[in-house]
Amino acid sequence: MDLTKVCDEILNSLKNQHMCIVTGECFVSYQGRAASKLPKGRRLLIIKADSSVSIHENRLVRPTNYMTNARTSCVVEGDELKLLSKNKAKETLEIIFYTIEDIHTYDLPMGNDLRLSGSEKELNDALMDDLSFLEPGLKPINQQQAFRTGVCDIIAEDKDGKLVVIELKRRQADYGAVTQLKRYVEQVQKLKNVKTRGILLAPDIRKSAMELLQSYNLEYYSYDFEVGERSKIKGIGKSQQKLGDY
Amino acid sequence: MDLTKVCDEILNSLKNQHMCIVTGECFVSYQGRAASKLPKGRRLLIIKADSSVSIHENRLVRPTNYMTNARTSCVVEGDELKLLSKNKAKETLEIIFYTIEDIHTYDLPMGNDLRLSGSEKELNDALMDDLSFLEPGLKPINQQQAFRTGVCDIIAEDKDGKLVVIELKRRQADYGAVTQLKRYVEQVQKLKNVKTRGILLAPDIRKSAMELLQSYNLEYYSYDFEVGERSKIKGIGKSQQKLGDY
DNA sequence: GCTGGGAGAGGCTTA
DNA sequence: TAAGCCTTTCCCAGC
Repeated sequence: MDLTKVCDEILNSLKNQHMCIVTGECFVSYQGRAASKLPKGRRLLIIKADSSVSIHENRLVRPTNYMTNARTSCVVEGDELKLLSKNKAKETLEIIFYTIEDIHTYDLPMGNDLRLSGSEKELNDALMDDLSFLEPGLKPINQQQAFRTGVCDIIAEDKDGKLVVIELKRRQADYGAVTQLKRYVEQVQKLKNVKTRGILLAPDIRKSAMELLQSYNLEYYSYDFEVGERSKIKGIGKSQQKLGDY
Repeated sequence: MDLTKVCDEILNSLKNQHMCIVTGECFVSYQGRAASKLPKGRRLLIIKADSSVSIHENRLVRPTNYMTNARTSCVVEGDELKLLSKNKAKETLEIIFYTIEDIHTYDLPMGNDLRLSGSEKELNDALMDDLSFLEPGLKPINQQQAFRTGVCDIIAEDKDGKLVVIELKRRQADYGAVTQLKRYVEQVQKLKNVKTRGILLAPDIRKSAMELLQSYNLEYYSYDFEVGERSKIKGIGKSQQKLGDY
């Protein structure tokens, strides 16, 4: 194909925020936080309206190479088409096409239309509606309370008036979840100067994370949830049941 | 476009492990670990040789919807084209096309050709070659020692014969890096029953992570590295310099 | 081949 | 701009 025409089509696409896809034999080189090279090979290039650039091989969902928030130039040099993308961090992605097999431009909207259900935030809201099934007398005080070192999911008060920090996870809890809860509990304790409980609520927990949690004297409850238009917490299991499994 | 022809092209593409891209107006619905809907809109579909399916909007590197290791069927129903992908976890991704604007099939290799440099592993190797510039008399004992709760980057012995656990990060260290190091130090201490030092080595560290590290009596050194065919550690900064900045 | 565990990077949100 | 954190993750080691 005529490289000059291809080059013009890419530049127009960039200017007009169209989606542009190019197929052909290319070499890719990335220099930045890491460095990588893709030897000469036939691949797919996608340029999008937000000036993100991706190189796809014929496998996997994620692109092999990519750059976001890039400024991209495109020039013909001899019988090669050179694309050079740079971002603010001075990283560079260079794509050299030796042959172009196909190019297409699509004027697609930039819309961000995904409606997601079952996110942690949604489960959090469901939980705030009624904490009592977690433990009788448990009352929510505050949701998404910001601390200096993060945002705590829920703060509640138990039937004895003791403060309870609740960290909710939508998947198996790991070390990170436990240390996160630990930090929040410590901060609340320091701030309010009262002994505070910490509850980790997750569908499952890794064995070693469970051990860490116990060593910190934190509590764990498992739960089931159902995703739908409005996701729901289906049931709570005692951490003791979980412990028995080990 | 003729939906039956499009359907055949997609089915052929799936059978022959070609890459297939389709543009058109579609509705997408996903049910699985989470649930999501994409209302009617014009988007790009990519089907790859590993039977991964992705829906791209005209923004971002990552697809809006996707499924890997999917079995995908494709049928025409009235004036709609329906793709249904399922994976082993019984998740489903349904894509309904109302209009097809464009379809292309490319016989691209499935190759996995990326050559990456500057990975944490590579820096780890570079560091193992010579630890003395970190601190005189520091000698590596064991690399990537597997613990039950993770892989510790490097264990060394300082000039006084004290054990040193070194955790290497290739980007800014956060809470996770600090708590990770803390766990390793505690494990080594318990295992060998000797007082053990912990050193975090990263290009940068978040202020609050630094405070946590100090409260644990761990040490931090910053470093510069250069990525290339064989990545190199360029220089080490004392944590004290870093502290002075705050 | 499947699974459990750990580590990580894009993208979003708030300060 | 920076920090925190969530995620339809990804990879690897072990079985």
